[in-house]
Amino acid sequence: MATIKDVADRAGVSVATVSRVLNGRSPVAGTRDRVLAAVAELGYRPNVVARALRTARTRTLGLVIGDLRNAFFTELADAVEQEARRLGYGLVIGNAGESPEQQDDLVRTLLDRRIDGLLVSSAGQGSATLHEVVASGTPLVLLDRPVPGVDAPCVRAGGGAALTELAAHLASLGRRRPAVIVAPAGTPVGDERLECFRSALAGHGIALPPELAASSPDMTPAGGRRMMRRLLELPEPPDAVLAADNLMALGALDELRARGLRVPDDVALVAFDDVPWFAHTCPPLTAVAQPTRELGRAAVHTLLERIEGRPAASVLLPARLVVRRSCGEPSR
Amino acid sequence: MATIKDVADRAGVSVATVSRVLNGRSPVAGTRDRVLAAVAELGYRPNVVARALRTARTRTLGLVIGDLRNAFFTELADAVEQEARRLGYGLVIGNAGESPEQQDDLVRTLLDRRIDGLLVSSAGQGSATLHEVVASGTPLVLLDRPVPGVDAPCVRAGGGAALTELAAHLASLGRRRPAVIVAPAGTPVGDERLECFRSALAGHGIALPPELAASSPDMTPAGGRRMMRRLLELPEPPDAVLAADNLMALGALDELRARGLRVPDDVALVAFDDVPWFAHTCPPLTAVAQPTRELGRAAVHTLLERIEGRPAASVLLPARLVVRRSCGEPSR
DNA sequence: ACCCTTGATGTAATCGATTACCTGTCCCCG
DNA sequence: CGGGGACAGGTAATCGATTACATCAAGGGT
Repeated sequence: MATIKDVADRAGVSVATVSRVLNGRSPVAGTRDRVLAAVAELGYRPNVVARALRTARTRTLGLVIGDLRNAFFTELADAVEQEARRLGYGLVIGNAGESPEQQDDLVRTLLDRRIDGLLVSSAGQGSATLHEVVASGTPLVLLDRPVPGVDAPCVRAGGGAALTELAAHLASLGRRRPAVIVAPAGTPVGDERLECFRSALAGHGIALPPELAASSPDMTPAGGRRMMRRLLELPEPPDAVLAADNLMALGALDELRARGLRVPDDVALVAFDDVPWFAHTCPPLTAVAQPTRELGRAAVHTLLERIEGRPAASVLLPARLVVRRSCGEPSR
Repeated sequence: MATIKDVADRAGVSVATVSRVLNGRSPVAGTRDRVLAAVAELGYRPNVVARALRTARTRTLGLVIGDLRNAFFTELADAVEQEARRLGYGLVIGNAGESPEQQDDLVRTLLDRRIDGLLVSSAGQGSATLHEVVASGTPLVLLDRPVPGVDAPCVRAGGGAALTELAAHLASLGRRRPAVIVAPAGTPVGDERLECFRSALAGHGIALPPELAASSPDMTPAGGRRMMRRLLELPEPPDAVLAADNLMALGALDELRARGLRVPDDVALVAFDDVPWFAHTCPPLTAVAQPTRELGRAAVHTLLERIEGRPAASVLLPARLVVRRSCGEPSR
């Protein structure tokens, strides 16, 4: 593989000149042309490893997401990747598989690779390594999930308005006993969404007692399914369930189907997160849609602000309610 | 951030000694302990950029996939990532968005990053850059989609047995006029799956005339939907349709639903690729499941063989038929 | 007692770029 | 006609590791 020295020899100039041509500084037209010709003839491509060593910038961002198989994260990753590429950055995606240990491991690996900045959709509670990241001075932006105690901007969706709308929707359909399946207790997103929903329901005179808030230990279909089972085995089961993410909603739907319960006739089901195939489930699921692609773009922009040394604030984008048929009243 | 020199100073040895300790060569216990203590105290982590420059190995693999939002690729990427990590390699995932230009761009970027090897699930027809990769000597393994003329092993699933089984399944359910929606004409996978299916059907005395083989220009839901429309507007529409990937199947289902046609009563639908949510569509879709995770693992192993200089052969793993309810005869 | 082997460790070259600093031309102006 | 500024372009230091080679001490064989 050709190096800058080969180009210099071929063009009859020094490596410094080649470097300058390639980085758009000084050289005069004649020299420049010779250099560019040599570059083309040799098919020279700069060694980004060497460049990164010298400049201490890799022009690469890192993204750690909770689960590659979760369509929400996938859409997010796609948006982040496109925006990063558009702005001249590469992206290394790390998949934590919802395990804090693996997440720590990944974060460290990415740090080792000297990425210019890190985007994290943290699994579980905040991890120790995130503090290391902040301490190391590597720009960090949290995505979707805030982590208490970690001093970094967070880009996420606020469910306020959408949950208010959802409460009204459920109330108007006569649901009086709604329940929720939320993220593990103690995670900020979970608690926040729960409180938001509870106060929205209160506005319609509907209570959300603690026994109707099932917090799953993990955000998986299996967890969602178990929580749904628990809710259904209550002496007074709910007539509507909001699952806090798409995978748990899937599990919840499985449990309903396994018991022969009909959606929405017996129980209404709503998911937080909207993913493409929700339109194709049986029945199509009503969902609180996060502005996923916008979140991804905003996160990249926020991170670049940090990388370029400017202060950056957290971003909160509004989620919106997408009504389909899983609460009754077919949309026609 | 601490460098190897800092560690050397702290331990009172030379950088060479530190390097040797860290790479498990020669030094004696006493020295080694001092070095390791210094490493721990300083929280030293080797700069992989510098190491890569010197050793010309990055311990990173590249993966270019057709579409990050396609659940099949996502599952594949997840499997590849896990296996690579397990073997001490990092993974950079590039998303071509089913565009050959973007794929070329990505491949070049990955080459620039001096990845040790490349895995490509090529979008569209083979691209010129893949030849460059082979020429550059970077180990290359094709995943899922072979590319004619590119001399690299290919890891993929063979549909033979599963399609034979499918033909029997359809025949036994009385379907006499099956159609297919395949990949763009000229792509090896598409042609191959088509021929395979055709000859399997022939075994049951069922023909698959050219007008019942719709080849979509792109593998997207929209493409699948258009092809389904075309098939349905035929003077003699099909009574069963096999879509060659999960996204086209989704589009096909949309079209059926939009026309008020019932699956499987009016038309049977089968997808190539099985993705988790097929179990939750309305109705649950019968599918030809590829051994996705095994494909990912096999691909990594094949690539590592190449990287380590050993010859590596193509791998063909069997797909299998997963019967659900979209062809009739509810599975109980 | 001497030489040679062996093993631990240090010195310095090297990977391929970027860039501070220096040199040499050329031109302009007094 | 000479001094000085502007600018092209070369020389060499540098980033942080790995590693060939040199050095040195200790120990063993005869």
